[in-house]
Amino acid sequence: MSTSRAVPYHHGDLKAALLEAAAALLDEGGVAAVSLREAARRVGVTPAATYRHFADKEALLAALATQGFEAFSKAMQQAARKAPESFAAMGVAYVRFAVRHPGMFRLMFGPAVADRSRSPELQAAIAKSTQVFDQGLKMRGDAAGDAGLAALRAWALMHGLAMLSLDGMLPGYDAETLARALTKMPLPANKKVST
Amino acid sequence: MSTSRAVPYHHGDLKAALLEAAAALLDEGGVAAVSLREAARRVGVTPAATYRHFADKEALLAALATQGFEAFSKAMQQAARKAPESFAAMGVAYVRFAVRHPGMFRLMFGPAVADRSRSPELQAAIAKSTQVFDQGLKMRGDAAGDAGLAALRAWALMHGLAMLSLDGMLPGYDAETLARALTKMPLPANKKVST
DNA sequence: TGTACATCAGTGAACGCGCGTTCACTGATGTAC
DNA sequence: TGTACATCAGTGAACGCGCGTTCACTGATGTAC
Repeated sequence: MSTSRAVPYHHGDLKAALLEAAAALLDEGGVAAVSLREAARRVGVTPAATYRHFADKEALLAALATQGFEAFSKAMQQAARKAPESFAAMGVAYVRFAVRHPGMFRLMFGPAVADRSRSPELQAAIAKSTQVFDQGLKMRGDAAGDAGLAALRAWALMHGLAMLSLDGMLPGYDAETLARALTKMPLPANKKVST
Repeated sequence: MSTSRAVPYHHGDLKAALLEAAAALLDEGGVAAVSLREAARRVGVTPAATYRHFADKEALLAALATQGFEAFSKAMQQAARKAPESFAAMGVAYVRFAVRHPGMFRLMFGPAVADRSRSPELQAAIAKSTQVFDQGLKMRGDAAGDAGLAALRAWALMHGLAMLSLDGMLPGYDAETLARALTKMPLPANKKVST
């Protein structure tokens, strides 16, 4: 008779719901604020129910980071599509993602997921991101000389900018503006330097 | 009579001893592994004794980070002194510090010390580090155009490199070698770019 | 030189907390016949 | 179309843990007279 219940015994898509709750926690208080118990509490489920969907806490974090890298790839792809002639757009997108989702960005790159090799999905998502970034650089076409090194420099530059900004080391600066300024500087071809 | 005791009631320099123990914990397991109780345990003292020297846990972390920035400044100064004509040495020193003291580096720049304004000593140590870095750049003398922006770019580049390396995003690469290669690329003067 | 006393660095015990994880279980679902 | 049964997603209670912090206290130190 009563087909509708306030809280059905089977949730339907508890895994997704837990990830969503965990993402909210990440947003609110950083990686340290993410706990299985609190996520379960928010979804309205017993802590133990968590273990039907994640082997342990780190698995939850890895799944979360995977979603993060996927969103990250998308954001950069969109930026590159809009302005294929310039790397600036992608650099700005990189930094913007970090600034808008600091908790997620720290989870993605930080030490919270100690063993990334436990999650092939995560590894794939990371590889995808790197690939998108590299491709964006190549499209600009001035990665002459040592292309790998030039890509790495651009990556480190944006990553450093993002991190310093998140860590409050650039007070008074707008990170996205800086990203735009720095990516618009001409990227010199790599020249061999003696010694 | 017994002037020597195995464990004297007054420690002598408990503050320094606690900092030393905390530094070891930082080294071994990162920021997450640092706890007042464990530091006290290692020094052979009651947890409560800690509060004679630090207002709370964050004060301990701030003091630790202060020491970190001081060592960081010194390392960079030494590098600059050895090779004043090149920024490369300082860039390498930057990355080397991060690689050798990953826990400390993360504490220094990370979110563990939530409110840096609570510790003037920490703020001063940070300012000193930034100043040393900027000076090293100026000595090289190719920060024409927008000197501030050029300095920031160099900083972000080294910081990003350090972080990516610590975070395991550069497998197979040696961070210091990369630092050397990237700093030896000519740093172009900043040109105004339209749009 | 000796003694009273203020100062303060430690002790020891306890508090409440939230966490990750395990366990035996029960209720709902869906499939084979 | 109906029923037995396997499957599995949840429950509820409990575990042990280590943590930060507070409290009334005691032992050592050093200073004033």
